[in-house]
Amino acid sequence: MEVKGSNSNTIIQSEEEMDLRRGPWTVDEDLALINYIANHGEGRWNSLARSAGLKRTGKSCRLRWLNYLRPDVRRGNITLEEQLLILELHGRWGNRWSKIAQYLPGRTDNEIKNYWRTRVQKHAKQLKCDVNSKQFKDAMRYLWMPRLVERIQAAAAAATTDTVTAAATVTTVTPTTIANSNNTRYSYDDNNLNNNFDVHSGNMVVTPTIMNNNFGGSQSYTPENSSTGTVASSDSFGAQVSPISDLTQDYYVPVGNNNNKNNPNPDYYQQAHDQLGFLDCITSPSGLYTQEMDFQSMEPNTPWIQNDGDTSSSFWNVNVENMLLFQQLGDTM
DNA sequence: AAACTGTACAACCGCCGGGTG
DNA sequence: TCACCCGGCGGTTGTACAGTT
Repeated sequence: MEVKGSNSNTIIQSEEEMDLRRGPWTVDEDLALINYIANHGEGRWNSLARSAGLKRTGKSCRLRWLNYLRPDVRRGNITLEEQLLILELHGRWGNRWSKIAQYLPGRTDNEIKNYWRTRVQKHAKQLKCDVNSKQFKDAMRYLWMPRLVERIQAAAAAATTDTVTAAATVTTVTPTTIANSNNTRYSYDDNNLNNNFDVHSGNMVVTPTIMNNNFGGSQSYTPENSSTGTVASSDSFGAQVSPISDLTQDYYVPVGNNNNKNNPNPDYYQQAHDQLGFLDCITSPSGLYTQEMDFQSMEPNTPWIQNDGDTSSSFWNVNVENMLLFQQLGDTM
């Protein structure tokens, strides 16, 4: 919110605010913002908004750019790996969405936050437990995350039969650590994550889907690309037939001068092939099977282990199976 | 076919911390 | 030191669309 001055300033700002637009952005506004940033760069959002002729607040412009118009914003379903990473990192940092987003190239904090609220919290609600409860966290850690890992590995194994054509130029991103990825156990190395997924560094890793949204200023921008149309839900945590790991396939890594991020160009990205598997870098801050679970509080007949009846999500829908597993885990601990 | 409901996501809001004059 | 501005963050709301009744 603007900090209002006094007297005449207040009057002027109030008049300006009366002209300020709110709500959904139009294509023209998008183009104006894209063109201006392409020519002048981002930052100083309030003056940018005025200079670009946009009747929007600087905040609104910034948000529109960061969450939607940036060429490296990744759209589409949250992949299995991303789901796993979100669960993992949320377990470590809680609602630090922007921090979590740093590890998911092309995903915005807003998108991750929305994902968490609409998907994860929904299932916590269905399980009649608090999303921040130890029970739900344990379920994620000991059941759903290992299951996700299994599914990712299965998908990766299937992918090994595919021939991936690499581009002529390959920029290698070398994992600093190859973490153990045997079945459902994985180890944690925060620095490794940082090295591979820091979108703010010069080695930002983006995925091929980004190329479809790379409109490079106003030239190749199409309103269709910016459509807010609903994308088919991947509310599955692995239930769907997932495209083989976006993060384990090809990577597009910016090379050369990275300072031109405000003037995106498709040539800016070069394709790198099969640089690292996701499971080579997926990690567990908590350390699977190392923390004590509160099984005492999980009586077999509590709502917690009942089928929630959600048929929309076969991943989340395996609750009965999971809960049996859950109990077995408890028996062996 | 219409009404209703649920979902996903874009956008806004309020707060806070850092920078600056 | 203080006031102001700006950018960033997390929480919340609004709304379009899909699915269901």
